[in-house]
Amino acid sequence: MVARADRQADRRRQILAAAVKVFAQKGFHASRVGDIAEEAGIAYGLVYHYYESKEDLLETIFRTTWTEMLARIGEVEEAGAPAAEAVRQVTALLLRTWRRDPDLVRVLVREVTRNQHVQQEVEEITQAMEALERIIRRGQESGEFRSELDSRLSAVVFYGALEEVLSGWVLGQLPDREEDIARAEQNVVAVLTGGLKS
Amino acid sequence: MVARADRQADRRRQILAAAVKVFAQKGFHASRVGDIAEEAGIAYGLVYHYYESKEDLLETIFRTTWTEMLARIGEVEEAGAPAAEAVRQVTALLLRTWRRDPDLVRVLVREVTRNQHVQQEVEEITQAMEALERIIRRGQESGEFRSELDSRLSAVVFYGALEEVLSGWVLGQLPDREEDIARAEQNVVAVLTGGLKS
DNA sequence: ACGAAGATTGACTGGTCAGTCAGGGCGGAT
DNA sequence: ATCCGCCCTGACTGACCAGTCAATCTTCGT
Repeated sequence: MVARADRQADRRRQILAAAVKVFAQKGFHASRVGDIAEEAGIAYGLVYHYYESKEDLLETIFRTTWTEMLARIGEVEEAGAPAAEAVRQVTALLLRTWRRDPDLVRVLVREVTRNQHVQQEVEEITQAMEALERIIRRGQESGEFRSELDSRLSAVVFYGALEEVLSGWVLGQLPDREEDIARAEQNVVAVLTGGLKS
Repeated sequence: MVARADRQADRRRQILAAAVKVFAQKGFHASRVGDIAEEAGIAYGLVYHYYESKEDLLETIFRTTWTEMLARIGEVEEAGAPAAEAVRQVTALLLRTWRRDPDLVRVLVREVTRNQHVQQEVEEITQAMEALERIIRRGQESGEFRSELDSRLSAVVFYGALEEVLSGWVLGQLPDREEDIARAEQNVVAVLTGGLKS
């Protein structure tokens, strides 16, 4: 029965991976459930054996990715490095996802704002924003960052900057070779920590 | 015949305004052309007398807004104020749009990434990004901003920060009373110019 | 006053798909 | 070997809606 559970989990992952690929290629709206089934090499109806709906697939993509991301951000937060270093690490975390799984980023970037459901139901994103806020606030408490700035707004600025860089890559408007990514990381960190520093 | 042209233009504006309101409320995808006609108080078919398609409405919303925005940014650019001041003015321009026309911002924010068409066909957005880049580069040339930073990436960071603040307001995650907006403006400008300054 | 050009109407069509379901097959427990 | 329960299949359905079009009305120049 353990083997069964494993096979089920494998199937779910297989279908989800197919969904990511298809959504990345055509966008959520233009993607047909049949395309996903075909990509996964299974019958149409089987998708519905493992997922509630097409929407459920998208939500699962968001939720699992952000749960994972949240855990990593949590690790950075708990490591207790200087705030500027924490900001650098979180930036690297987010931006390097592009290289690790471009299709995933394509989906995440293109569908975030699309559906209120996604944004509202996936509270993990809100929690990530709160983690950024805590990192900034800690920097303020330690005197590393200026304390007259609003930590909430600064976190929003931080997050927005990262998302826009990812958008630039997704839309092919920014170069994304290995070195470009490293440069982007340095640049974003330089602007943000430079602006936050006392 | 001038009167006729005026009436046509009025109708187009009337329908566009209805579209903005409906798209803002339900999102582009969930909005029915019939909803727009009803909101405008006209028959279904008349929408198609003034616009090619539902997509055309969305694109027109983007294009006219960004054409206008681009002109304003151009004015700031040409005024030749110090770069930090130009950054402040552009920030004010973008963020105050929320108060001026919330529904419009709701549509712009929620549908930007949605459709590749929109992002690709409305080159005005790209041009706005280029204007930001020029403002930053000028600041670097005058020695006001650090010149080791990439102006393109810094413009992306700038734009991303502004868009995310607007998103925060659209999604109701950030307070947006008059004073909150003023504070957001100061905060964003402080972080960005602080980070860019030599 | 008349008629042509343009404005307005809304019922209808054609195509699209998400999700269902009834039935066939297979693996593993006994 | 048998059989139960889950896996898997894919044709089908029901709903939905963008866009069309033939008919009617309004405006305005002559």
